[in-house]
Amino acid sequence: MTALTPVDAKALADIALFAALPPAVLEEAAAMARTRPLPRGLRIFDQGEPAGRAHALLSGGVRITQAGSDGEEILVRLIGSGEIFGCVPVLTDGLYPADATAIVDAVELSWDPADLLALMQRHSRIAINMVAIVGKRLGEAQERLRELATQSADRRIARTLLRLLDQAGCRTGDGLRIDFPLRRKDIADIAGTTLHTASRILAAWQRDGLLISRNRHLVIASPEAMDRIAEGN
Amino acid sequence: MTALTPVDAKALADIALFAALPPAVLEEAAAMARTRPLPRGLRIFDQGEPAGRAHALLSGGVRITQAGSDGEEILVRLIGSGEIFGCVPVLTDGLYPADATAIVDAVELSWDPADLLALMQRHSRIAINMVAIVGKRLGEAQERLRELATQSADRRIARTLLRLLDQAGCRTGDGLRIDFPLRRKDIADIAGTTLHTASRILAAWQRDGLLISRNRHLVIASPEAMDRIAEGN
DNA sequence: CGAGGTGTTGAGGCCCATCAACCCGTGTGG
DNA sequence: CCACACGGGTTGATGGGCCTCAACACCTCG
Repeated sequence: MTALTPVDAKALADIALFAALPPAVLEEAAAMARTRPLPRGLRIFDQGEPAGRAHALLSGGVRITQAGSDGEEILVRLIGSGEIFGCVPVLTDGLYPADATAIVDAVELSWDPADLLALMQRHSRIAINMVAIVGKRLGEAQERLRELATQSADRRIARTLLRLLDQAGCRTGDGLRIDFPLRRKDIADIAGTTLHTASRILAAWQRDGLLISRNRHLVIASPEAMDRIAEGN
Repeated sequence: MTALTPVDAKALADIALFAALPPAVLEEAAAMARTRPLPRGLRIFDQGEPAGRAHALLSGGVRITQAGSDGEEILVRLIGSGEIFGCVPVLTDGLYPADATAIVDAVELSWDPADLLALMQRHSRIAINMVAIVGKRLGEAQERLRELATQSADRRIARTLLRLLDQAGCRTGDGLRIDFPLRRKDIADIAGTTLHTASRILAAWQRDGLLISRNRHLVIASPEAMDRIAEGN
């Protein structure tokens, strides 16, 4: 069951949770980690289920969604390589607060919750890194909250795209590309609107040449114009 | 300038950040802390300003609000006694992400950011407690996000009141009372709606006897009915 | 080739933000 | 002691943004 492939300590250096740690500690964390490939589409864990492992992504992408009792869902966050996910419940109530699905073929590291907790107890730097990571996400969530309460759908979608560029943007010939594969529904679920509204707005931007949409990827041709929409109107 | 009143280590035991710590560590934290009374209405810090201190509330209440460039604001959180605030920037970018105002006469403890950081480095338990606290808030923010994106204004206001009851509710003769003084605008800014809509909805509930509104305090006469509104409709 | 997931576009209507007017209690200063 | 300002609350009227419902086109994959 458990992959016995030894985990390379150098791989851990790319994970924000282990930033600024001496090699010995990386070795220690690597010794307790387990590697696993995540084929596209795999459901990694379900909302409400006991947190059996704490996760970090070495490559690929993972979609974190949260559904309410009525079935309506939002996209809480997209996880890229080097990011952790499903780690907070280790320290709180022990239940995953959301669903996690691989959106491209990916590779993860994971730890037994008790092991990660022990690691954090021994090395406060890891715990401090985790506060910084979770704190940053909290700040983003509050920003989204404010936008959702006060701004129009097109501004929110523009902000969504800019944030995604920030997280996973890369230069291409005709603009900046978002490295995650995104459905219209994903955009809508991040921006807090419906598939239909998102589709209309993106189609309009595409007509105006702000945006190029290729199979499941978005390229922002004019980040400046996008900025302008995100700000004024 | 600095209050030289020695801080009682026992007072620290009521602060969640210092839960489950040996007395010696409490003494250590107390020695670096500074006490300050916060008269009602005092602006404790401003959004965007460098985080000069990390704060914890011994008694009273503090309102944390965040304003966008256009002036629209939301109420990020109400801080009650035993809770920390303005502590995350110590570990991230060093800027307060929101405004903080005392809404009743209060007393705070505060630390120099470097001291708190050192304390967390020495005692990983403190850092771990902080992850738990920030993680819990992140979960709440994501829940609010989902509600705001998918639910009607009255459901959101009902959820808001229930959450506040959970945080600061106390039994009274005619129901459960929320211990913070709340303006209609505060409710609106938490639930993500306008003063007008909040006023209408609360007035309707008051007519139906679900709710009593006394000077600036709310008493929920029927938490069950409130639950029903928060769920189905 | 059919099935299912996805994207597009139109039509209609409703929730709620907005604008507006007015009331009330409190404090303040001439 | 009255006038006035000011923060806060209530309530009506109106309009528009966007959600909802619906129909159809496209693509991939078994």
